[in-house]
Amino acid sequence: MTRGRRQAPVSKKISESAVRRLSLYLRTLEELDRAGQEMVSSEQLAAKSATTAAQVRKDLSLFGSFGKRGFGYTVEELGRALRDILGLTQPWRVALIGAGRIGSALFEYRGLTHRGFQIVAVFDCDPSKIGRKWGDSMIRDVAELERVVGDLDIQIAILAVPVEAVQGVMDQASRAGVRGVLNFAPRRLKVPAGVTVKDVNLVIELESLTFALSQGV
Amino acid sequence: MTRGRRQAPVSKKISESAVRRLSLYLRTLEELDRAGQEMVSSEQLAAKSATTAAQVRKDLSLFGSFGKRGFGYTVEELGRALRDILGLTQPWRVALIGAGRIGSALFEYRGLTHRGFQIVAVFDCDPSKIGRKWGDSMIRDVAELERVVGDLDIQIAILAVPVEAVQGVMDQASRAGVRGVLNFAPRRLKVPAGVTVKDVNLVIELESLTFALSQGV
DNA sequence: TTGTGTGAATCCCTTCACAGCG
DNA sequence: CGCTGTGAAGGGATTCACACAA
Repeated sequence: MTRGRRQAPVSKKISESAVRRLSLYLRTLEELDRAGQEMVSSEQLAAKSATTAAQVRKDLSLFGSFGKRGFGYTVEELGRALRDILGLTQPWRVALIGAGRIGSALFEYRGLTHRGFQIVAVFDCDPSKIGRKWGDSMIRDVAELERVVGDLDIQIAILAVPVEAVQGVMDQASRAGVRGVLNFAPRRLKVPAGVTVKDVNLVIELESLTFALSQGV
Repeated sequence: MTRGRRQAPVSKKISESAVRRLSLYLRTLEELDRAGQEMVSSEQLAAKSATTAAQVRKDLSLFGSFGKRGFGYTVEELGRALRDILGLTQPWRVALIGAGRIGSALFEYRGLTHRGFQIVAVFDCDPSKIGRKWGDSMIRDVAELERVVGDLDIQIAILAVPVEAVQGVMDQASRAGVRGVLNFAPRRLKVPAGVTVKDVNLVIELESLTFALSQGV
């Protein structure tokens, strides 16, 4: 009866790619839910998420059993389970560091708030920007980072600063107690154990695109 | 003497992850070059690119032999080889579709031009934006896409449009003859054979971050 | 001697195929 | 029956370890 609750306490190693697929499944489920669909098979979930039915079942089986044999999965139930697995039951408090073009685009991006990522503080080091209002909050001096992260209980930082500055900012952020980082600067960050970094690197994406295009010729 | 030229004409299948690492190696080499270093070992290249020496050698061996045994690789030479492999010897002509926040951030992003990605046209469908000047060029009506892509010989499109619009725009772009697409909208695109898509999905990155953070507890 | 290039071994992820449950 | 959940098989990718070239 109480099967399929949460991830196993004995942590098997879960691959990065499996987690990314879970995120895609969740997106698909949300779409189905909006469309009013109640049940979904691994077959259909796979088709809409660009993978295979076996892969879907295997991915889910890493965390429990969420389906009813002969019927499929309840859209709402599986959605809840995935949100639980991905750690999305709580809202996350995020610091945006860098109030330039990318920072601004991210700040305005509705998708983040909708999914429970609240940008509760914005930082920059440019005196001409510090003190300006963005939405409800004010752009703060990055020097205040360590204090503010503690005060506002911030867990995640988004680094949208120039590549020269990024390691320095990262060091401040990890000293401040940030545990997860989304890094937009094209440099591998050195971080202490216990801090997780994800890189978003447009040039890599474009270059893997041009590789594919040149191969095709 | 003429070893290690270009990728093998008989195309082995090269993994996506290998290509992404090549891109990282190139970034590291550029840094070393700026620092005036002339030779580099697989060991050092690996350390600076967050992988292993064996991985570096294996990756490179997919395309030829670029090193000198007992010494390592010539920074400049290997850089040239990687640029060649990744298809970066020619500049690429890019259309930016969507002149919103993300589009604007991308347009201003110096890293793209520096690496040979020239944004030669910007499109939007909002009449209040069409006709405005961005840099040298004017924001065009997305209805002109098919004509302009041909006229300007555009190979790559960056899609920075709302999720509802993206498949429609994608269809136009592929009809127009675009061969590669960088997609910022959180939806899997359906594309004809011969068109390559890379997705940039911030929510997936953040969710794989929160997964890691929740596991760590 | 040094550090590359590469077969062989290993590890991990995906796919298969079917037992088992609703 | 139908579709999930899962061991087993298969296929890639990474790591190992060493022959070999400079």
